[in-house]
Amino acid sequence: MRTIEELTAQVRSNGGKVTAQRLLIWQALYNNRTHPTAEELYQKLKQVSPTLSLTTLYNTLNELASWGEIRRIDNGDGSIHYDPFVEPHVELVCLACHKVVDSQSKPALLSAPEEMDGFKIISHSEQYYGYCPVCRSAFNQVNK
Amino acid sequence: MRTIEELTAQVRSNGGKVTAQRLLIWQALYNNRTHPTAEELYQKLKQVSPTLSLTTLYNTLNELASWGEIRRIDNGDGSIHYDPFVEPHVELVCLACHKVVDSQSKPALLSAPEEMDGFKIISHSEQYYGYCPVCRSAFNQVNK
DNA sequence: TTACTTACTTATAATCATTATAAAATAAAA
DNA sequence: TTTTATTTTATAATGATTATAAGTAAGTAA
Repeated sequence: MRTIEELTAQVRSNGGKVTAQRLLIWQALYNNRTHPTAEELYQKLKQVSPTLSLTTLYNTLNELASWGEIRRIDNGDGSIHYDPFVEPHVELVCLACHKVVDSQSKPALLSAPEEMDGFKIISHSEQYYGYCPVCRSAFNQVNK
Repeated sequence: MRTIEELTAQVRSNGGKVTAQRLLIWQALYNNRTHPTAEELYQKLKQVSPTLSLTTLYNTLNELASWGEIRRIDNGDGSIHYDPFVEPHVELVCLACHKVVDSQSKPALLSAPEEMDGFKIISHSEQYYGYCPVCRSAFNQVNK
């Protein structure tokens, strides 16, 4: 995700307004390496700004996602997780418990083409699907 | 997705039963290169098997996903799309209209490691996020 | 074949994440 | 200031997915 200053410029250039709510949400995401859900963010931000509405939070998250600043992660647990870290990295997704963790391994794809099949490319992701250490040992228990 | 025969063996080896419903749903997905939603599949399969329940469809889809046979695609349009084609390929995701299309370009990653950070890896995916031709020209209209 | 066990399916209802609505508030420009 | 379009808020609505519990059928073994 780009800096608060750059997002400020982006909003203004679109004729938008840099509100206290947008700033609050941006700051909560900036440099955040977790994958929070809307509800998790809401609980945290309500402590700072009790009148913040879920609608505003969703609007702002959708806006950031539409700019490619954050990415939506559906891991099958019922709610969407948001990932502000969109630089190339490897994500490991457990097919059993739905955990999504960032790997420390270097991604195979360090850069994306600027254009492909008529799409203007902004970012890319690399996901590996499998079974996490915890679920693997659970399987072994069962199969014994 | 593996063949019906292989899935049959998988279910039986788990002590499960190969039911008419499972077969029906498997056949609808096998060699399917679209990204249908549960509802789309349901409407189609109800014509063949009018008593099929949505619950069974969801159960079967979740089961296939937990085996890595199909993949869940959240494109932000409110429902999950399912992709039975899990061999390496490139997916282009439009950040504006949420379209997800398979590219004909060869993926950069043809194979995945068998193991990473303790995860047993089953499959992987490569996604490019950006703006599709339709949305790009819409932007140009607006900015003129 | 027949009976038996367990897994599966169904219809229904419930849940819960997300979005729509409309009135009130506010940032930014004039 | 005043103005205006944008944004926010509280509330209600939507709609995808899941839980429940009773009934059904696949697989197995006599």
